[in-house]
Amino acid sequence: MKLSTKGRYGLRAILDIALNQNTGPVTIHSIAQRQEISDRYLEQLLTSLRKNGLIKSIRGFQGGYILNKEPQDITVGDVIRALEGPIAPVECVDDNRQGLCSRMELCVTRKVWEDLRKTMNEVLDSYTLEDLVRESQKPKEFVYDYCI
Amino acid sequence: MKLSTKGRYGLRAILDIALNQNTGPVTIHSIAQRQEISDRYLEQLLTSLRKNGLIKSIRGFQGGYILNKEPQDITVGDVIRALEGPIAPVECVDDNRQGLCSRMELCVTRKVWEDLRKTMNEVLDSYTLEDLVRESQKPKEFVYDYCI
DNA sequence: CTAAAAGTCTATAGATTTAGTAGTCTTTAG
DNA sequence: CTAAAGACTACTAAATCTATAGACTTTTAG
Repeated sequence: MKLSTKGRYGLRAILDIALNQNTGPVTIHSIAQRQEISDRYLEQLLTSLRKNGLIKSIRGFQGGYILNKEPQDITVGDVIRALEGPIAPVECVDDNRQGLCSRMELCVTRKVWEDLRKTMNEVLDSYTLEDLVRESQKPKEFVYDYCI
Repeated sequence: MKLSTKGRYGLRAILDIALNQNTGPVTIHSIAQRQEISDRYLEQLLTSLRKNGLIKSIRGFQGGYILNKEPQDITVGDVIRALEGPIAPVECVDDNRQGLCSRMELCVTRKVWEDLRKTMNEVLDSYTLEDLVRESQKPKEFVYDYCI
């Protein structure tokens, strides 16, 4: 039940764009340096975010990435789903539920998984990029409080 | 963000024990047949459940497994944690949080992960084995409603 | 027009985790 | 003693994750 690096790195990356796009498109390379992620791996994550309409690319000289929506219209859930697919603890409660359950027993536990799926999505959709931007602009002393 | 087969099979297995222990210890082999899981793999799952005090084994002739607590005192969360370890979307919000975050940026997203971790555990702990037993004893027509 | 900066696409490889198998040993009722 | 049943340890095949690499396209400054 862990997020992979895709989701974690990708969220940091799009937050980095939100924080730095005021001075023009943000390059892969600059994000990679600030976030300590390889350029090449980061490229794949940004491709997923772009194909899901969360960011857009500006090609050519002085290109880079900028958000494709307002920060308050992008939720953490949107980002994670773009990078990791549907957020669901088991296949049979995915949005695109191909594998309809063949076992009766599963149905008993299905209620639990469905409840969990719903709640996970609600929590992740309750945070927007704007929330995180605001949080990251708080004075450092305050931020340190979360860091033990 | 998917459960592995350990969690899914293991929950089915302990539910199977709850449903069948009234006629004495339930053998690995009988669970394996009903649940269509290999005896050998199932053995490992039951070992985890036993070491976490959720079931107990009776060795020797006519042995098998029975619950080590009342069904209402075993939550789905207990079962999943026994089989898959702490339920947390990222390492840094695990109960045994070894990897304290070294990056400031993580702290911004940490609040989200912590909220998610808490909620996931609450949902899974809100269902007990007794709930599932009761659910699985409802008439089939009713159960079918959840299937599709 | 051309060079350099920047993104795009597809394939591949190494590492890790998952899922399952196998062999050998121990316990216990009858 | 013996057969049924669990216990322990090691191993392996497959899948997934985490990148890395190479060749290509777009854009603009000069």
